[in-house]
Amino acid sequence: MSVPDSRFDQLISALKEHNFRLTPQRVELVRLIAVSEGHPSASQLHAKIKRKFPTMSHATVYKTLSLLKEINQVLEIDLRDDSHYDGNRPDPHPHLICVNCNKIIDGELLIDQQSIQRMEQESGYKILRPQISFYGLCPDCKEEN
Amino acid sequence: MSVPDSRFDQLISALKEHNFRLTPQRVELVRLIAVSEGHPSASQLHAKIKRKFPTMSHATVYKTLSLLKEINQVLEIDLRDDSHYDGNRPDPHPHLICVNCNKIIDGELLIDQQSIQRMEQESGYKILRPQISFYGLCPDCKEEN
DNA sequence: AATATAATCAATAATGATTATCAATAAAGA
DNA sequence: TCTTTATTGATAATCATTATTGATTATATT
Ligand SMILES: [Mn+2]
Ligand SMILES: [Mn+2]
Ligand SMILES: [Zn+2]
Ligand SMILES: [Zn+2]
Repeated sequence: MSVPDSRFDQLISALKEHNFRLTPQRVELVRLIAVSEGHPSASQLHAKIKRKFPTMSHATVYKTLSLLKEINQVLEIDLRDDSHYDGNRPDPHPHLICVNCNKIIDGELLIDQQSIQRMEQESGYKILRPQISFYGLCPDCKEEN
Repeated sequence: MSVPDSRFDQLISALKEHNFRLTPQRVELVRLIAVSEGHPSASQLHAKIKRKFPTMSHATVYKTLSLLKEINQVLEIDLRDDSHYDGNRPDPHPHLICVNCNKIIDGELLIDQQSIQRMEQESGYKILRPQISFYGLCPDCKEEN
């Protein structure tokens, strides 16, 4: 009977398995991304990390994130201005994005696998990664109008 | 019995209706975007326009595109590095995007309106604009591997 | 423990798309 | 033709991301 790993432990394990060094900076970023409810951006993560590591640069945040992306432990969400990251659900899934305050939450949407296959056949494309973004207004910003 | 307007005529009419001035630069951009099979970016359009208007600046391209967006005659497709535009189908629709050569084509995918509504209700978000992008490999780039 | 090697860090500059500014120009209506 | 004012285009600014590079640190080996 084993206790299920926390997301933090999973991320740390993944780094170890790939023989990446566990630097204090990386551990802290992993902690933050595992704890984060929302979908933080690189600069938001950088701002938080600076509390513990005042000298940490943007480049290190970006490099660590792209490293976690490579080993499929983080999902990158491309927005117009920057990218946000989901360290809790690394597999592609839909998002609801507020165009006013940028609040991002997961969206549950069943994607018909049949239709995807048909699209692949008709187009000849090999689909690797769907990105489904629903831009709109979050509950709070809906009211303000 | 009237002949159906060409896409070019539709776009010109839309500009007139909104009392935007018909400058030669705008007419040329409209012509290009109505003729373009693919989904050109701002800088690709700028490069083509420079043949006729060597002094045309990036800013003018961007301003004209955002103007056409405002009157819902152009769909903007946000990619990681830049935006591409569809002047022929201004309403949101899925796209297949090659991660290797950036070739973009329309994707036909039936989106279950029921599921969208359920997502709105469960999340409280008001969805304004869905953007569905399937990243993958186009037929040509599929072979190269 | 000391050394060699490679990984990582952080400061800095570079890149590239997009936007802002503003004086000069030209479209459209009188 | 004249007037009004939207539009243009040159330029600079902004901002996220990436590249560079020398310094620092971890790891393996002796
Ligand atoms: Mn998510
Ligand atoms: Mn399209
Ligand atoms: Zn909001
Ligand atoms: Zn391709």
